[in-house]
Amino acid sequence: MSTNPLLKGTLQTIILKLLEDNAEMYGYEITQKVKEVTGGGVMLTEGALYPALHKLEADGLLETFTQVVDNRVRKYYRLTEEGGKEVTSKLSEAELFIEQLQALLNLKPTVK
Amino acid sequence: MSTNPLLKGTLQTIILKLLEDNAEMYGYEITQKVKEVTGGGVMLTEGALYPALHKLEADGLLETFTQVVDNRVRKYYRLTEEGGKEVTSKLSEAELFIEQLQALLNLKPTVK
DNA sequence: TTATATACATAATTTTGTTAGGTATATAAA
DNA sequence: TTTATATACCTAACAAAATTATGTATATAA
Repeated sequence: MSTNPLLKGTLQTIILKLLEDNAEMYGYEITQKVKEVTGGGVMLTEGALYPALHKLEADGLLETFTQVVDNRVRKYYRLTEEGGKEVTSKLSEAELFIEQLQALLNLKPTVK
Repeated sequence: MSTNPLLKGTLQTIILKLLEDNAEMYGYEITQKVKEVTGGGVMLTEGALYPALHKLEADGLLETFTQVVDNRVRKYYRLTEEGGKEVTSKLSEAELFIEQLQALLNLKPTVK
């Protein structure tokens, strides 16, 4: 899986938002959803995704349960109540950040 | 200086874009411009800014000259020819990234 | 004389990725 | 049948890129 260095700092927000929209997802499903939504532009590496999921769980924002499908174990994640609140704040932060970044990157030359 | 964790990965692009618009800037001036444009929302830390400038120079994207103003030394940066090309590509990447991030964060619940 | 602003810089540490490897099952292709 | 690809989890070593904390120094306002 190749990735995007710009992704840094936004992975947690992406995961939380996906789980706000979908209620229950497992890791592999998240990688596929992200790939699909971005037209293949963003490919999550497993080395980034799984530790991020574990951290969100350890922080009490996600909870898990497992399910066996076709003899393969899936570990499902869903938002906790706290996680639900956190999505909202993380999304505001991300939207603000995007606005600020756009402001910086669309700067016109200073006319003195 | 406080910062934004979401900034990660975009600092080089921001610097290059500012120098595309302004031709010559020194470090402290960059921190003030970023602060101004983002309404105080993005405050560059010096520990991030100066190493980033040094790296861009080492990579041949920026060149420098110094000037003394009021007995204080300013180190000015400007784009090299290579740096000028790099801005364009870095900007496309950043714009694509923003689009993908927005696609991910604005996802509507999947209707099955 | 003290605090704040201007102006540069680096070192130690932390965060958060990439890269690479490991385990295992199901299925399609050669 | 064995090989490749997809599904599905995981961790360890490493690298990149920040934060935090310092340090130096001058100018100016309180």
